Amino acid sequence: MKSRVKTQPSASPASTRKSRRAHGGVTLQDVARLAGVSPITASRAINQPDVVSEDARERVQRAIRQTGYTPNLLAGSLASSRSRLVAVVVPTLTGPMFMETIQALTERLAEVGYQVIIGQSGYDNAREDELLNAIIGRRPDGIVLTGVAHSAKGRVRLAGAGIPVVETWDFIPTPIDMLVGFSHDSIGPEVAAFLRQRGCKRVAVLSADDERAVRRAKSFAAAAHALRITAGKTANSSCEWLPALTSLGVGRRGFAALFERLPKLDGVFCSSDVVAQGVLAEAQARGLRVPEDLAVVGFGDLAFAPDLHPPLTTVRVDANEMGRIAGDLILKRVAGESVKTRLVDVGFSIVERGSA
Amino acid sequence: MKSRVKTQPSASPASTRKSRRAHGGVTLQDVARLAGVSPITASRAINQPDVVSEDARERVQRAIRQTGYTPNLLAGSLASSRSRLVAVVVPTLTGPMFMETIQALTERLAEVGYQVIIGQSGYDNAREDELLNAIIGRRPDGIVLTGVAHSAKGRVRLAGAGIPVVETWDFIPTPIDMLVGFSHDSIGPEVAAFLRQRGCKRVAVLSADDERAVRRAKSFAAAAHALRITAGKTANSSCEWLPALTSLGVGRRGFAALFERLPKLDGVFCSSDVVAQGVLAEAQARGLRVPEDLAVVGFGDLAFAPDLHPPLTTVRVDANEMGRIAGDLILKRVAGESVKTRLVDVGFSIVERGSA
DNA sequence: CTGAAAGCGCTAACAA
DNA sequence: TTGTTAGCGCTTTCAG
Repeated sequence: MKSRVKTQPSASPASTRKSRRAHGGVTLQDVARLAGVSPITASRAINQPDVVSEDARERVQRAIRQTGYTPNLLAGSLASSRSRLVAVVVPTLTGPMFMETIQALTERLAEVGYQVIIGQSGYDNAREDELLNAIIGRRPDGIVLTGVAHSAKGRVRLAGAGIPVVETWDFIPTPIDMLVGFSHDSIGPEVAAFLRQRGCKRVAVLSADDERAVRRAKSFAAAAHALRITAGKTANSSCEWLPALTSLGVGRRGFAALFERLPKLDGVFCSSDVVAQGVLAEAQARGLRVPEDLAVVGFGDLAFAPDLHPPLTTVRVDANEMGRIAGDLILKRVAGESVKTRLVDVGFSIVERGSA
Repeated sequence: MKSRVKTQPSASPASTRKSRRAHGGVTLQDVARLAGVSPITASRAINQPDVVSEDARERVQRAIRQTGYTPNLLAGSLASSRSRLVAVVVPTLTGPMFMETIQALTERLAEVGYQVIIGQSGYDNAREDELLNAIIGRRPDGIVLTGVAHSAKGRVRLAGAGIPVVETWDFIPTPIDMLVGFSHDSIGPEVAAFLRQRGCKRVAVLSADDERAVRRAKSFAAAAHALRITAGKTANSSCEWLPALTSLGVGRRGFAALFERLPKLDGVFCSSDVVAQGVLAEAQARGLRVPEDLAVVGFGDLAFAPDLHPPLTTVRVDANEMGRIAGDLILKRVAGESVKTRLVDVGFSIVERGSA
């Protein structure tokens, strides 16, 4: 009582009626037919080679070569509910901060045939819902956020999607799912203590105004104030804010403004190495000696930091490792292994060089 | 004579046998049922809202809200042969050169609900086939290459996949499909002429050894030699090569080596602004005045270029526009419009600042 | 404007 | 080790 005859697919006029096939694509069916096996055997020969006979495997491989077949991962993903896709959400591609993490993530995932799709959220929390929709719609096997999710709605949506989520570049006690990062709030106090130990009496912070940078800056200013080494009267007045997309020039002009305001300044914590580079340039232009007159500490330990003049003292975070671990966590989850440590603190360290 | 009864989907024990449904996902069926319409009407309410009645549209939207439905784009892509995915192949994510292009591409595509997947090819042409397989397997609606494809096999594979391809960041007369870029070979002569006009008598080039940088460098050295303004005796000896992943420090040490070898040097063309930054640093350390003793020209016009000391004279290419145009080209193709200009030369320009 | 039927190309489940 | 069957969730085709 079969309704459709599937064998004998040779051009029977009756079956020619409806074909939605994309332009001449070779399908697994074609390969199987050519190899003289069933489609599922061909499928297994590709995806689980050790489960089919050597004979079958070779015939399938030959057929693949002959036809130039490329498996349709869309179809495979739909059938198996595994897309081998991981989505990464980043505020912006511009800026070197997250690049290393994405690079490491991409490489780790590529090892096992996974790919990365990217979504840009922007720093302004807008469109975020739309972006999440587009991402969840692809049914990725994992989602990596650079930074923690902001909106409550977004968090609920992510939590409810049944997709492993790794938040990175931050540390909070209750992530949506998993987390690999470090505490921005802990960095400020350590840098403040470091600068005091270096003999600074009047420090300030020059920071981008994106959320995480602000937390580093504020924790720094508060700690410095508690240590009574702020250049301004209050913690707040010892902060100078920069628009989120910083550059050398922005840092430079920002320091100029800061220095005009607090000329007795003898130490500055910058929200990034790029900003610090600007500070170094402006300090030099103003005849300030670093570190004698002014101690400078950056953040990020970017590639150029050791080569600046003087070499930049900075806060190092292991962007690479965060990406790799994020990939590991997701892959473990996908493999069904229970992840016992859902929170990974990769920490940070102050790299002492010449500038402070 | 129907073989399967599809109506009455209420829990009939017989139909419980096989369910491969992923964990409790809401499907379009569920939404349609709740809205009291057929699945196809629900589909249209989502994708072609103006083709259904206002009544139906609203009921579907309400059902979507109630259920938290997110369309499965995997299934949609498979059925429609349109994945709304564009793949971009980049040598490496590290390095700011291509980022702006990818950023612009991503933004342009996001406007129309497309997403970008990234593949890293590495500079060594290895694994390229594997990568192409992974990409083509996703059936993206377009592929953007940063740089032209290298291997003949890869070119054939791309050409045969029936997917719009845009090569970028280069200019060749016979691209696989479409191209938006500029001629690296034309840059060298222009920079050489520029430096001669600036009074340089003995110039050299400090370049990364990746393919496109090499072409800029060689065309520069050849032109300079023809103008009789090379620092070395030959065009070749006026080139200093750096490993492809450059940094400020690499540039700096590279210039030191170059200067040791050719101490009479009075002008240098760098393969990137980053390298140029290193040259500026090393020149300063050696007491060379820029531009009086040494003219320096960079490439890329990165964000920091105008803020260096002195401001960097550099070759500007519109990375942003390349990304936007690449997106436009693909979208046009996808829409079935014939693209008349398959080759777009965005050109380049020399931005004169203080360093040369 | 709406719907029934029939796949898109692949793999999970079950059986042999 | 191999095959049969029945979907995965959506959209196209064709017909109201």
